[in-house]
Amino acid sequence: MNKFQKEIIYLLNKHGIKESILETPKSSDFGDYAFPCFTLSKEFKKDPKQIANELSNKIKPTKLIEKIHAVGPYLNFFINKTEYSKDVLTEVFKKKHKFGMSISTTPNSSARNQKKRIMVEFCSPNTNKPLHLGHVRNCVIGEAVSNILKFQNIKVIKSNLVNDRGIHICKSMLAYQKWGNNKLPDIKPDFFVGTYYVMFSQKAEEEKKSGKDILEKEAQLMLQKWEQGDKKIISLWKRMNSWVYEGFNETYKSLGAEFDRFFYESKIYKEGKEIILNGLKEDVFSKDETGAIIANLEKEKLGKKVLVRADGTTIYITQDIYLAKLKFEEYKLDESIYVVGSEQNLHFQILFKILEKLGYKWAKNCRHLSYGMVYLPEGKMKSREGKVIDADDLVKEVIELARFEIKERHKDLNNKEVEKRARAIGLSALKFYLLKTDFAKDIHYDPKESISFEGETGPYVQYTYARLSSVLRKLDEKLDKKLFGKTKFNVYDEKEKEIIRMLGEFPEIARDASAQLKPSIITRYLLDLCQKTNEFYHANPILAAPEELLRARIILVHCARQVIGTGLNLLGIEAIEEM
RNA sequence: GGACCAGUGGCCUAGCUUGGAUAAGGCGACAGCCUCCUAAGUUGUAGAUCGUGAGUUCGAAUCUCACCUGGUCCGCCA
Repeated sequence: MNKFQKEIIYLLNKHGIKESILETPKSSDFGDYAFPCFTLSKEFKKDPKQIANELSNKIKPTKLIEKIHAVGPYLNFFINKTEYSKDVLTEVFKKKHKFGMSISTTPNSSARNQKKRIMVEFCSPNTNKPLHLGHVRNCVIGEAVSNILKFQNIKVIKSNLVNDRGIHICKSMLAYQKWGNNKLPDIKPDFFVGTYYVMFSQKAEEEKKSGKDILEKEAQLMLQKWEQGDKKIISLWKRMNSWVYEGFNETYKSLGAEFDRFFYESKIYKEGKEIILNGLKEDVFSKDETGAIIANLEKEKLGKKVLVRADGTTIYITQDIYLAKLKFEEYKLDESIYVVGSEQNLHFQILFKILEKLGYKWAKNCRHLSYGMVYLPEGKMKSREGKVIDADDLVKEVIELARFEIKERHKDLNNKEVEKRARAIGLSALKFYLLKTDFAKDIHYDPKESISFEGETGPYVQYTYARLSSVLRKLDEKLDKKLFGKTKFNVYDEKEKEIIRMLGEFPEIARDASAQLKPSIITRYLLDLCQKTNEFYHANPILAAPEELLRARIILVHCARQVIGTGLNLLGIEAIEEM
């Protein structure tokens, strides 16, 4: 709450209104803050319009609150905009890229000044094929959420659980063993491995048609051998996985995804059994008629879930239980976030419930950040059939398009600069497209829209930033404290005040985005801010403005540019000086 | 059959958590704006029974219930 809001609450309180919730009117014509009088109408048995009217006569303006005006059942407050503008702009100017950051500490305040620690797990690839569009959405969300949390002064640990073992891995291994002739990768190595996975699926499909399933059985056999530690198989596995990692690293780099910690399924897939056995002893779990250990969650309407098979082997959720514990113990986490698609909603409900039943206090601090599926125009992606959009291709395509657009505009620009801008702009289009929609929704991927540079897009925001940067570059006078001292803050028009109001809201926006883990709050905010800023840019001369206005506008441009840049960085998008 | 998620102009979305003043943007369409700080911009016009029906309320896109449509998931895959 800012000092203006506090003042209004104080004024209302002085006139006998104890609990007052202020609203921000939809249109600034109505004022800066509004107090709706509907709820009071019951208490005082009066028409809310009358109450508003009476209050507007009783409450006298102050230094901070310039005008109080009743419109219908609303009591509207107009704050001292000069004072507000000065406050906001001074703060942005002083704090620079730190404007909007806030402090959050651990809930257990015993550890004073200790940063809250949150792990964000995302990406989680399989090592039998290259990353695709779904991984891109996942990584882009993961990165943005991590940045947004860090901005709240939280220590974020980014982790990646690599699914590096299992039957699907064996399938590509088997195909390579049979038909690969020991060939070394002659294309990007993860794509190279991927071709054998597709090859396996095709050959297995053909077999099925003729009524056989030898290949499937061979793959099963290979998995058994892998589990027994068969040297030949392990060596092949290591070899092919190393190719995949080489390819992945390149893709991570091109997307700007970085991880602090990798977990490998192969290292933990057997773990967790002990936890389950202990749970069995303590009657948290039970055995069914086949001898498998199960968790009965029917009371919670989650059904029954097998945790350890009758033969004593573990399954996916067993390792997940172990990994959840490992994460909290290894990193002393306050919270653990899983960025995983919505098709695993039930899995995580079950997992978290089981952790709770096992008595882990931190179970309630696990959170599944569930996002919708990405559909292609021709339907669901199927990597077995090769019906995918590969991450690398996608990135290449958007960058190429950006390159084309840049060359259209700047014929003489040197190649190095073209590449730099093309990468920033192309990725911005892609990332913004994936982040602007609330991720509860499925995305029906529209190739045209995703690489569009006009309208509600990343490049639109970048463009606004670049234009503001350009204005500042052309200014001779240096922005220093002296300039600030001479500036008058009472010269702004309505549009400019509106921009300043939005700048003042940024800290709250950043907080909201963090609390709700929603990067789309930032994208929406940036679009609004940029639109307002572009209107202002279009309507008002800046550099050619008379002395007094020049100062005021330059400071406004500087601060808007600052906040737009900060916002873009939160989304994992580069703000560039020139486009 | 059950659980969860979504349904807002031709298309894509915001608003829904915490009910409030004329439902906010973009794309596409049409009509304007570059001797002026980057036209990747900007101005205007047309275009919405907020899936349907009921309920709660002074007031519902927002809350509740039922239904319709689409999607996802439903113990020994990950």
